[in-house]
Amino acid sequence: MSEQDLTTLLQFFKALANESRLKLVGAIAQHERSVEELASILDLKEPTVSHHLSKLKQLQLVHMRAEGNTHYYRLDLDALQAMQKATLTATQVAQPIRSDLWETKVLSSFVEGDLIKEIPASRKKRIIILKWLVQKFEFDRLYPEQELNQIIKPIHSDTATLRREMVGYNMMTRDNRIYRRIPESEWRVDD
Amino acid sequence: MSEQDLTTLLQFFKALANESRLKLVGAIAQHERSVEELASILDLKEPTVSHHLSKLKQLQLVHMRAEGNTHYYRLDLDALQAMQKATLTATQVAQPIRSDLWETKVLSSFVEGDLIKEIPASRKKRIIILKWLVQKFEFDRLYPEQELNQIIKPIHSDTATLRREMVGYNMMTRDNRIYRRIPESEWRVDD
DNA sequence: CTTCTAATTAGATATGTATCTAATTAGATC
DNA sequence: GATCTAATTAGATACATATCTAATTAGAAG
Repeated sequence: MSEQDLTTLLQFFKALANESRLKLVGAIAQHERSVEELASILDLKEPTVSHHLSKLKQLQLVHMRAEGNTHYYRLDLDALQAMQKATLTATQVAQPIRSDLWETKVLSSFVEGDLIKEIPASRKKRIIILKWLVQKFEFDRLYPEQELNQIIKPIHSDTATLRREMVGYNMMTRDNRIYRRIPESEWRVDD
Repeated sequence: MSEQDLTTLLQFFKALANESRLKLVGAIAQHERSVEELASILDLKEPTVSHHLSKLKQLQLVHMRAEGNTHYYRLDLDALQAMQKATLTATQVAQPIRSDLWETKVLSSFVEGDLIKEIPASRKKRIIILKWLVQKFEFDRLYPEQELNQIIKPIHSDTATLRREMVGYNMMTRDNRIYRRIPESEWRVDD
């Protein structure tokens, strides 16, 4: 979801997130109605109705026709439906959220320099640490268990746990005590 | 649109009419995320995120899974879509608005007792007055023009205009100077 | 049992906005 | 041109709520 989409969507929801305006939309859905008439129906003063109508006008959800002094408003059903359909797609579409902010934060609290201070208890955080750790290894190379241990050891003493976890999430495979790094697309880190 | 529908709809729009909550929805659309993680991503304090999540929870738009102390939230896509579809129909459905409030107001300003004080200049108001006037006549009866005039005269002096207007909107038909009242369903009072 | 961590709840503050009255604009009528 | 009417704009007020800090709850780990 782009920044632009978000603000448009937000404006749309804000426009309809008000009892008076929702009633207003209902009142002009079938017939056009004058401001005076709407004020009478909704039991509001005319300036208040005018205020609400201007908000709907900004989103082009209503159409105004002047007849002398009288301004007749009606709902633009097509525009409304278009907006509603847009919300259907927009809210469920994947959005490139800055989840790296979170990862940075987790890393900074569990890693210091090239040292893992502590293995996080929570699964989510542990995955972030493992993701950082596995980058120490090269692709297209085989690591005998002993070599793997030598690399992990200076980073954190509990080599067994870290080994097991990396294999568990398929960040590395283990075959006959030989380890190999796996590309991220093949990890099994989802629920 | 029933009263219940209106409040539900209103709650839904209010729930999404907020930038933080909209971002929140986006952030938990694909993966579940912890409150801490969300606070970090959205750059808000945890109580604030908690506050927003509780609003979404009220509408059952999110699902929570506890894992130890950590609470993982994810979007309930089905519920969201259901809500969105509901808005599609609800906002355009005819609603039994109390438009009679308006008619009463117009009548009270242009009619006094059984007398038309003045014929309104605006078309909409004139129709309301004519609607009131035409009730003076019976269905299934023929009124020669002279009799019609005698009935209208004490109500307002400008019988010609009132006659012509009633015929114009098909509230009465005129055939060979004989008039007949027409049921409201056949009037031509729309734009 | 104590300590630590994540989440929620309570309470305070500040911003946003719905509504009103008063003033202004603009068209219609005399 | 003066007056009347409908709508809008300006300005004020009051209510709603997003956000924060502080306090509390509840689970996990030592």
